[in-house]
Amino acid sequence: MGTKGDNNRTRIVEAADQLFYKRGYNQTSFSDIAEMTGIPRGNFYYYFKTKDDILAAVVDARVKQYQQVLQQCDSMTDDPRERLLAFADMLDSSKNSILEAGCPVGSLCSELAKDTEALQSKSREVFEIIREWMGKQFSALGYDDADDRAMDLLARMQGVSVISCAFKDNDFLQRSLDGVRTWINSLASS
Amino acid sequence: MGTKGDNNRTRIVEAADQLFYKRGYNQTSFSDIAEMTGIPRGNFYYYFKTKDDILAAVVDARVKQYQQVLQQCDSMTDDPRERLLAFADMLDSSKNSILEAGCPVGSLCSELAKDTEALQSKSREVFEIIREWMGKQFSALGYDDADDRAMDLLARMQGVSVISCAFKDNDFLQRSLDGVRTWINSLASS
DNA sequence: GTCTATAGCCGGATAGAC
DNA sequence: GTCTATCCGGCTATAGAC
Repeated sequence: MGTKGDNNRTRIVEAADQLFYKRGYNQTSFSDIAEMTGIPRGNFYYYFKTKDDILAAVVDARVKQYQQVLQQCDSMTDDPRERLLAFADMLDSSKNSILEAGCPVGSLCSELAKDTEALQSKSREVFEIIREWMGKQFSALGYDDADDRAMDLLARMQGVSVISCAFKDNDFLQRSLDGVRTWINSLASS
Repeated sequence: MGTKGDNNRTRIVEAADQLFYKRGYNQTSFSDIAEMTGIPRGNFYYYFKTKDDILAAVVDARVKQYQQVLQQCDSMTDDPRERLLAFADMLDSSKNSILEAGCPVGSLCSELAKDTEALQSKSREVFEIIREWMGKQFSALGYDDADDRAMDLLARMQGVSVISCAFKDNDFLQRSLDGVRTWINSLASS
């Protein structure tokens, strides 16, 4: 904390975060991260024991990032419907990235589903944050199947990401995001 | 055609098909395929120039496989609604695989979205077959936005695959497949 | 804390005997 | 057509100087 090394550590995690998203975890090498940060490969092992440890740090960073985003949605309004809409609005600004590389959360989980169980459960943590938050909103709206609704909404968004990315279809992505917003707006207030 | 080598070629493609699904394309090595088939690594280059060529052969095989499946759905009934239901029913038998490794079509596209454009467009071919077929069914039901409907249905199924696999949630998968069937049943007949 | 050098392994791809 | 031996490069990870 506060030492010089924390800067390097943070820079490694931030570069790895981007690269894991755009190229995938397995296809990202230490050399890639070294090139992006200017920090030599061998130095990484001062901060992380293994590549898996870097992934864990990236997931931790993403969890914190999403917690902040969701907190921001909470702070905007007390209406759960508008909170969900605020979250959907934030996705709008990620459209280009989604078309290029899919959803950062979903694509990582999908990739690591074919890897060790340890990496799978680690990558799942980001989804769990969002799922829990969505569940709270549906719960506040009076749904007694709030968690099921959260899963449905998560799945809907993931499907849109996968298909719009696979077909590189910007129109479909736009139309689907609008559809999600319309659906949220139409939610009964318990 | 008909020569001895076609057997080996087919066995390589079939093994690669499974491995690309369960481990991913990038994480599958020639050694893995060699081990599964008993065919030595070096021999592969008699049948394929590069690893990418093996992927192309795998995609071609999957396209043919899905064409047969869809043809089978067509042959069962003339009612487009029932054809779509028949397709959804076939997914039911893949539940265990989906929980383990996601949708074979979607997960391959998601992985290769982070690779070269050549691999991306190749992997997309399987989706295109299904999309076109779904579009035909919606068209026959009288929808003038048949292709949009096909994309929506594709996305819905993909979302279910990604989320049920990420959370290893069999109940969600079952519930969502039932939901898809209910939705198909409720489709207006033009 | 930072960096260089390198070990050790495994990847895709090739050459050439049979 | 089939198989063995091997090249070359990139990978993660380590050792040790500074």
